[in-house]
Amino acid sequence: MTKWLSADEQQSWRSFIAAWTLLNHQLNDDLQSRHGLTIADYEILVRLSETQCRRMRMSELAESTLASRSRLSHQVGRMEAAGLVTREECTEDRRGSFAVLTEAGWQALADAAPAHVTGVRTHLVDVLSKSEFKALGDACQKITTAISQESD
Amino acid sequence: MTKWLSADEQQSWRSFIAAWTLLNHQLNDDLQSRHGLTIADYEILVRLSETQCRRMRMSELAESTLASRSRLSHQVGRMEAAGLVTREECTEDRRGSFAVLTEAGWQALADAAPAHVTGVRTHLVDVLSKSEFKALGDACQKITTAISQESD
DNA sequence: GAGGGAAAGTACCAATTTCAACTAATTTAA
DNA sequence: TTAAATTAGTTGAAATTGGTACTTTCCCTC
Repeated sequence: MTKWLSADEQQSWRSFIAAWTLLNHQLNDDLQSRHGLTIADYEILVRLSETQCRRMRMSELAESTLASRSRLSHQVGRMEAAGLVTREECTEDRRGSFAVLTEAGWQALADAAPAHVTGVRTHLVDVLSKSEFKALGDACQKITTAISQESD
Repeated sequence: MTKWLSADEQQSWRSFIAAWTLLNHQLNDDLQSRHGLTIADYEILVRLSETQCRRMRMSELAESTLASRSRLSHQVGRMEAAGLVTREECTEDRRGSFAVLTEAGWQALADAAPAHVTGVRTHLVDVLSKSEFKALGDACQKITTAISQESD
């Protein structure tokens, strides 16, 4: 017999969906209107900027951004067309290729980051107390861990 | 001067993104493979099933599912083609129309609901303690409230 | 060192989503 | 009462996404 969700559980679950949806839209629209970047672009720029050589293997980047290979390939293609990244072939493994941050990509990130981070604070971090935010993070961490383990 | 995110904050934020992304994928894949429905389909079926007459105005449905009007229109079009809903015109306001649950739509929901709810439990509710889950819900509630108010 | 399987990445196609323009009906206000 | 502004909803084209098949290279085992 199915154990249905209680009204409270239902409410929590819907809040979770709503929070993510609204937050994502809000941040995306901000980023898009002020800097012409999508969140997906931004996430990739961040990942690349965090590496030593401003480059990352395509598959690593896909895994890190939770995108399918196909999606990432399209995404990087668009960003390449926009001049934000380049592709370089990988000499150690000739099947592979790197996505490399261009100077323009680095600049775009530098330009966009302050407003984006401020947005994350305004809409998320500052809306919650420190402990509430931590609780949110911890819960989400558990969820991701559970799902990841399970699909092994 | 921008106040950057601390490592902990960064981590919480990324966990939030990851949790939603993974959960959404997981539930969607389950629903799709077992019942041929997407989460979007399911959400609409639920909303309609919760009303008195199994019908809802398009705009109300759009608002309730946080979808754009256009997206909802396409979505309902697809569901109509699949026989899950019908459109009926609204006599009080002749611009408007209702999405109405068909018997097949009701059945599809009845068929899919147990597995879906179980999935929500398995991947979300049961992974957390009662208080953790409540904390997640409360935090998300605050986030949605904050964003909604602001765009007034 | 040859063959078979796995991995990296892309390309193509179908499905979904977005954007902007559009029609038609309603409301407002002069 | 009628013209302008709003609102409901749809449409079609363009952009994004997802699935799968394909190519190339690597790894493993014999």
